[in-house]
Amino acid sequence: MTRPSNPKLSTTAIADTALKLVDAHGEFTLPQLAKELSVTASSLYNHVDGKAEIIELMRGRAMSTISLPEAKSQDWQSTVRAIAIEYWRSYAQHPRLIPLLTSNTVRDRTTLRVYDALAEAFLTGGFQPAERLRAITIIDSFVLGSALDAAAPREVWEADAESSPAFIEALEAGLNECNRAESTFTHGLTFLLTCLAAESLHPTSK
Amino acid sequence: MTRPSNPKLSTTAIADTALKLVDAHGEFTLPQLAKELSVTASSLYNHVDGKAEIIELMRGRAMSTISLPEAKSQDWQSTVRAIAIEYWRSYAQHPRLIPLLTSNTVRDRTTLRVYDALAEAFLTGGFQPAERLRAITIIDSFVLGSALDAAAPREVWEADAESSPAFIEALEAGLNECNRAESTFTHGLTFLLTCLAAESLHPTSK
DNA sequence: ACCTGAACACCGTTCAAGT
DNA sequence: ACCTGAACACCGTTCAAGT
Repeated sequence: MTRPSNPKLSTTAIADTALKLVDAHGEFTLPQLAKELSVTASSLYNHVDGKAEIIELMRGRAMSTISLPEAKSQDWQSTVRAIAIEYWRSYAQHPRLIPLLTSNTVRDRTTLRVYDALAEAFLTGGFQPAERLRAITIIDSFVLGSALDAAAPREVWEADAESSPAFIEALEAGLNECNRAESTFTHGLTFLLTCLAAESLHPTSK
Repeated sequence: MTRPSNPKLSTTAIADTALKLVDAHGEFTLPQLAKELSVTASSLYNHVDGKAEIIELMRGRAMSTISLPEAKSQDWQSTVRAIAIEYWRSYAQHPRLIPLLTSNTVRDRTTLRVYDALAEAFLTGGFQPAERLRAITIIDSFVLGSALDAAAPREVWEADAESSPAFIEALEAGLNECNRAESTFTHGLTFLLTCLAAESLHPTSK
């Protein structure tokens, strides 16, 4: 195997290094990124359109580890559940990336496959197009919101002197639990799936 | 009433003007903001610690219109529902602000009052501290995720040539519906409240 | 107490020049 | 085809100076 004359830069190398920076510092800078790649900032523009595209590439990398379940092997609710959990975990693995993603429309194919899979599963569940979109949106919103919750610096909320006892007591009870974020997410997901399953039994007349 | 010698700048004036800029352009800049206030960028530092604080001030302004319901006048589920909808609407009124808020811990008193009220309502519902925090987190995650969904430029997802028919069909059916975002949110909220209500009937032994 | 203007270090992006 | 180095317009923040 002859080694091709060194490319030294590639979109995936750029995305992975940027992701490493975001994981470490919560943000990244073109000069910073270039330095990490032993290159000059302007070199990046040979492979990428600008900073915005790098962010989209990071989304693709973060979602690349998702393995979509075989639809045939189980009921549609289990399929939706498996997809949602995979999706949530991909976000949660790079919590500090999430705020960077929330401004852009999703164009990344790897991510769009998640929505294809959700749509297929709800179709199997008998959801008509409008109800299908609603179901997808509800799951998507909850996944993203829960992932953002998991992303929060250390605590999402900083209770102050005026906070109510009912709130402070709850914070103290829960915040040191180790897998709080994931168990809270799966708990809420179960809620949503239970009700979606009940809904799928009706004739869905608008 | 003697008019005090012109202050010309104040934290609320700064926040409101910044909010206007974000509503219009999705972002704001210190020089931009200063110009809008007929002032120099460095003047802002007499009232504010920096850009980050201005963002927190905007959160406070956006949430200032929330009116929390009287807890006594109804059951706890209706209270939670009313709070969640008020909270969601405050976000939805300034969709382009949301991405700017997702990086920071919440310290704003106006916003924290929302969590106090939620905590009180769930306490009334019989939720023990750990379950109370979980319930608050689930509602909060769904509100934020749904608000982000409503914030997306025009469409959250950009289907491409490879998208599945099941997904495309759903998109076409739903995207032109006028109040899709809010009705989807309230629908999912009903799901969550239904299950939370059922949960509150159990003795919650962990 | 509040505002200005100059200054600083830094950012994203472009482009002619090299190989 | 890919990388460099200089350049540009712009950003957030600081600070001495004015009133």
